[in-house]
Amino acid sequence: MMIQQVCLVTDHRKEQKSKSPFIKTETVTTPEDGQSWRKYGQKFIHKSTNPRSYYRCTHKHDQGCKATKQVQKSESNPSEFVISYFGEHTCKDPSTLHLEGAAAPPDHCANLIDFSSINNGTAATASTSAFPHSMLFPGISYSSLPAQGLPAFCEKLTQAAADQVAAEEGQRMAATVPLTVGSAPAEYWPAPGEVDAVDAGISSFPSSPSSLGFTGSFGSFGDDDLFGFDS
DNA sequence: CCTATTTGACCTAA
DNA sequence: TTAGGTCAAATAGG
Repeated sequence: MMIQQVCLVTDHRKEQKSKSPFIKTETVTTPEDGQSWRKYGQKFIHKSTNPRSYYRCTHKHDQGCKATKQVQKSESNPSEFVISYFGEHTCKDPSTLHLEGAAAPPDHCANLIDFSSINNGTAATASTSAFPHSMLFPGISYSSLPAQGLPAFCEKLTQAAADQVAAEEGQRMAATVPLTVGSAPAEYWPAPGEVDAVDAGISSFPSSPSSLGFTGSFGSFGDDDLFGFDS
């Protein structure tokens, strides 16, 4: 599975009813993203030749997971799918969450991204900060990441995640909230120099994302996203 | 039998 | 009224 192009938009325009206001849109070559989805509807959208399919998390009922997504074939390129994600995955599907339990990340990453505490802890219970932390790096497994090069990698994740939380909780209503890529603030987009620095730090990474041991969807991990993976 | 998908009906915001 | 999103009964498949 390869993501040819990823265009990410975190959309604050419409708050999808009671759902999270955050929307992530990406264009991929396969609608498969490693998550457990259940289709609940399909409609032909006005002025669109391709139908739009509606999916909700398989664990909506047993775990109250509010995540939904919409899949529509690209108008310009029928081999691609435009997928919009709404809300956050709060479920604990072991097949989709690899960041907890047995597949814990290396020690120096263990305390960096703790979705269990984020999703079920104070952040989740505080309705005013319903930030889709779990969508930051959806479906990613750290179980077989290379041992080398991780400090820079993790530091990057930590910085982005921590600042995102701060931005969400502190500047949520402020007009100065930066435009975001996926769920990460625009300020963490790889600036030319920054990319080089990151590349240097993770120079021992395999050259292809598919060989990194990630599973499922890369979500916001495109080649031109947070990290300058060579491809 | 159980779970997922299909599909027309229904609901609601614009 | 219309378009888009969701519901739920019928159906399919393992």
